[in-house]
Amino acid sequence: MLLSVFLGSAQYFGCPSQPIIYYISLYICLYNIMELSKNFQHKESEEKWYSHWEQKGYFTSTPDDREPYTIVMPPPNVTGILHMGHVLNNSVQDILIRRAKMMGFNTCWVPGTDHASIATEAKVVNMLKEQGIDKNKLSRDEFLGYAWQWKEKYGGIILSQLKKLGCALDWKRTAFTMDDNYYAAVMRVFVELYNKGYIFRGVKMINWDPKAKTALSDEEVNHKTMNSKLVYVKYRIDSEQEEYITIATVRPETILGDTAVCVHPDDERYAHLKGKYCIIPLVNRRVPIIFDDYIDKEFGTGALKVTPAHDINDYNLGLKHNLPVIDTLNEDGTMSEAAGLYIGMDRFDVRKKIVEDLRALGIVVKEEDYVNQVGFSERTDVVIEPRLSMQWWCKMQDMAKPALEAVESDEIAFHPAKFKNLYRHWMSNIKDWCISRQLWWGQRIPAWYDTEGGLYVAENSAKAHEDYKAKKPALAASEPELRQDIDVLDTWFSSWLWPMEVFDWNRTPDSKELSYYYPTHTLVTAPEIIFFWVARMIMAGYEFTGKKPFSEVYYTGIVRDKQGRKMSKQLGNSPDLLQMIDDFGADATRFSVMISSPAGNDLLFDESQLEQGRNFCNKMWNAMRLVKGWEARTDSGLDDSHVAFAINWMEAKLALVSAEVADAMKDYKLSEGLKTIYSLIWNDFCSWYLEWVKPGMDQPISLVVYERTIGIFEQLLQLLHPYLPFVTEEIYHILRDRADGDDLIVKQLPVYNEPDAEMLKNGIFLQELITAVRDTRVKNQLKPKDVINVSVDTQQQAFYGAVKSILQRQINAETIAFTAEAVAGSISLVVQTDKLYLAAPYATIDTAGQKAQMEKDLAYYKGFVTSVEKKLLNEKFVQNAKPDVLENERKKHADALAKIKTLEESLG
RNA sequence: GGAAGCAUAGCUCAGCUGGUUCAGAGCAUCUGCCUUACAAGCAGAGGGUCCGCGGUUCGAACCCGUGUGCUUCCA
Repeated sequence: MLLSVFLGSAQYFGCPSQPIIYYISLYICLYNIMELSKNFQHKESEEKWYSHWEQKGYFTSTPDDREPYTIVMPPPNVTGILHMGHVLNNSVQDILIRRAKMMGFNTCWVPGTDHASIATEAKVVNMLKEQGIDKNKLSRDEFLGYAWQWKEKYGGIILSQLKKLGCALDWKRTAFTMDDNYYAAVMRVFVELYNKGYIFRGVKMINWDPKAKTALSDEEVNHKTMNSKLVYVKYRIDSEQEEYITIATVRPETILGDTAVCVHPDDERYAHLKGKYCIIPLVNRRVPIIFDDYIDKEFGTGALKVTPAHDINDYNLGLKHNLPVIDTLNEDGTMSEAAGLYIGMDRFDVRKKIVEDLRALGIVVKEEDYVNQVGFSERTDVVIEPRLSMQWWCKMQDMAKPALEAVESDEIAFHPAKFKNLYRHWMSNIKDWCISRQLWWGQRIPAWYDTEGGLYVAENSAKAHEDYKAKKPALAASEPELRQDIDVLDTWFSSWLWPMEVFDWNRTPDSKELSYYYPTHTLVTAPEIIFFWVARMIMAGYEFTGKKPFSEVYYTGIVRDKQGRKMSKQLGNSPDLLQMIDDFGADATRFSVMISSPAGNDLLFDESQLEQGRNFCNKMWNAMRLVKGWEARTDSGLDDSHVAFAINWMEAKLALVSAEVADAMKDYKLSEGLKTIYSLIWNDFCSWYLEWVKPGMDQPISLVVYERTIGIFEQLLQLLHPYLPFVTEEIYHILRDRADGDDLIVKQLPVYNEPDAEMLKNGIFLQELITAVRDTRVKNQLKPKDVINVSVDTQQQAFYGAVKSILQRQINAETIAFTAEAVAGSISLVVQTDKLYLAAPYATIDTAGQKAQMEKDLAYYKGFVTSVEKKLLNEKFVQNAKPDVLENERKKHADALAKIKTLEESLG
C-alpha cells in the first residue's frame, strides 16, 4: 500500500524512467522527517556537541603563527555556584571567543577559580562546626588540611556548570589562585614591593569585621542607610558649679572609650570652657575639652565626644591633640577589659543597656530618630567597627599613575566609556591598601620576626633565616627559629596578578606562552569590581611586566528581576539555573540574557525572554526540517529563473547584515548583534526567503536553488553560532553530511562583496507590495483561499517580470497583468508610485474605507510636501545645509509629488 | 553632603555627526487563519505630548540651562 503511494508520487513527477530511485530517495526523505522531531531537543544536542568540541581539541590553544585572542575569565569564588551574573558574564566571553575563533584568531580562554579567603574560611569553619569541630582547637595546618579537602570537593562545581552553558574554555589551563606557582608569584610580588618601600607595616584605623574577625579594605565595606537613634547625653564639667556639656551620639557604647570632648573654637556657647575638663559618665574619667575647627557647629549640640580608638575622624583629632587611645572592643565585637564596664557583652546589647544606665543617672537629655550611613562587611554582612590595628599596607600612588594614564589615553579602552569617570575619580584619590587579613586560608604573609622584634621579609622561610643569620649571628645561634607572621594576604592581592600568572609569569617570564598570550585582549567583568580588581590588575600589569594586562574592558550590567531588584541569594529571586538550562536549553538561556543586555546597562531578566529563545531554536529547527524535506526532490535540470530574484536578494541581504553584525560586535553591542541576526533569520530568511523559493506541494526543486539555500542557511547558522552554539552546530550537521573536522565552531567566516543596493531596494519593494496586497485582502474580507486577478499600472515592468511568480504565490493571485488605466469594479491601491487593481469577485469591497485611507495618505503627503518646500525656500537652510542633506530634501520633494500624483489619479 | 548616569509605545530598549518616506525594534495587545517546516506557528493591524519648562538654531527625541523623578558610586 505504502509502496504504491510512493510509486504514484514518483510518476507524478514525470520521471517514469527512474521510479526506483525516486522511490528510494523519497522514502529516505520521509524517513528523515519522521525521524527528526518536531522540536529541537536541546538535552542530547548539548551533551553531544560539548564533548565533541572538547575531544576535537577546539578549546585548547597553543601558540602558533596566528594572531592570538586571549581572555582570562574573572575567576569565580571556589565557594560559588552558578548564578545569573556568571551566566551573563560568561556568555559574553564565550560569544567573543567563538566569534574570534571564526575570524581566524588563535583563541585562548583561561578558566580558573579564586580562593576567596573570607568566604571560603567561613564555609569551612561552618562545615567543621556542623561536624562538632571547633576551629580554635585546630592547628593552622590541620585547618588548612580541611580547607583543601573542601576545595577539592566543591571548588570545581562552578566550572563544571559553565560547561553546561557551552563555554569554549581551555580546560587544560585551569588555574587556581592558591596553586603552588601562583602562591610563589604572590610571595615574590610581596617581597619586591616591600623592598621598593611600597609595602609597610603600621597601626592605622581599619575596618574590622567582628564576625570574620579580620581587617577589611575600604572596598570591602558596603554602606547602607539605617534608621538610628541619636542620643543626647550631658557630661558634667569638672568645676565647682554643677555644669554640663551635652554631646550627641549614635554609638553610645563608645562613650566608654571617650578621651575628650571637642567644640568649635568660634562657638560662643562653649567659649567659657577653654582649658576645662569634663567627666565621662559611668567610668568617671576626667578628659579635656578641646577646641578644633574640624567641628560642625550645626550638628547635634556642636559638641563632639572624641573616641580615638573607634572612629577615624576622632583618631585624627586624637593624633593632633595628643589624646590617649582606649580600645574598648574585643575582636569579636564584645566589650574589652579596657572598657571597664559591660566586659564581654556584645556591642549592640551594650548600646541599649548603656542608654538605660545613663537614663537612670538622669543625664540622657533626649533621643532623636536619625538616618545615617552604616558600614557592613561585604562578605559577612555584619556591621563594621572602625578599629585601630597593626596591619600590612601597600602604597598605591606610584602604581596608580601609569594605570590611570593608560585608561585616560584609551590604551586600555573601557566599554562603555562612561566608566572612565569612575575609574579616574578613584585612581586620583587612591589610598593605602590594607592587605593583611586575620585568617588562615590564603597566602601567608612572608614576614618573619625574631625575639627582639627584628623583621625579615623574604620569599620563603629559608631565605628569611639566612637573612637573620647574616644580620644577627649571635641571636640566631641561641634562638634559631623565627616566628612567621600569622596573617594571610587579601585575596585581591593574589587575583591582581591573574592575567599574567595564569601564563606562569613568575617561573618563566620570558616564555613564548607569556609573550604570545599576554597582554590579553578583553576583560569582561562587572562594574562593581572596577576598584577591587580591574584597577589593581592594571597597576600590577604595568608594575611587574611593564605592559598592560588587557586592551579592552567590557563591563556587563547587573542582572535584576522583573521588578528591577538585584538578583541575590538573600532575596531568593535568582532562578535555579541548572533547572533552567535543563528546561529551556543552554541556547535559550544564553539568548535570554543576551537579547536585552547592552554593555554597562542593567538587564531585567524575564522568563518570556527564555521562551523567545526556545521558540527561536524551534523556528530554525523547523526551517531545517523544511529544507531537509527538499533534499530528495532536487532536480538539476529544472528552470529556476522564477526564484533567482529571491536568492540574489537573500544573498545581498546576508552580506549587508553580516557587515552590520560586524560593526555591532566591534563596538561590543552584543545585544544589538543578536537582535539583528534574530531578525535576519526569522523575518528575512524564514518569513520571506523560504516562502519565496518553496516549491509547491510534492513539487521538485531546482538543485541549484537547493544548494544555494543550504549555503545561505549555513552562513546564517555561522553568524549566530557564537550566541547559540548548540542548536547551530546541530542543524549544521543535519543539513549535510560533514567530513571529519568540518564543524561550525571552527568554520571561518566568509568575506562578502559589497551588497547590490538595487537588489536590496527591490527586495523591500516586493515586500511592500506583498504586505499591501495582503492588507487590502484582509480589509476587504477576502479569505486566504480566495483567488484574485491583479492589474498593475507601473513604470517598472522589468521588475514585475522578475518577481511575478513569487508575487503571484504570495498574494494568491491567479494572474498578474499590466494596465495603463483604472480597472472598473476592482479594488485599487497604491504602493510607492505603482497603482494596483485587484479583481476579486468574492470580495466585500470596502470602497469607503479605501477612499478614506487614500485621502488620509494624500493629506499626509501634501503636508509633507509643504514642510519640505518650506525648507527648500528658506535661504538660510539652502545656504547652511550640507550638500547631501539638500539633495536628500529635493529627492523627498520629488518622490512625495509623484506619490501625490498617483494618489490623486487613483482617487479619480 | 559630593559626583555620575538615566527618563522615547503597556514592558524592555535602539535611535550615529541636529535634517519629517525617522519617531523605530522585540515582547505584550487586538483581528483573521488547523495555509502542504513550525499554533512554541502564519497573515494583518492598532498603539507614543520622545519627563515638564525655557533657550540656541532655518530646523531639536538629539545641543545648552533649569525643574521633577529614578539609579549608582563616593564621603
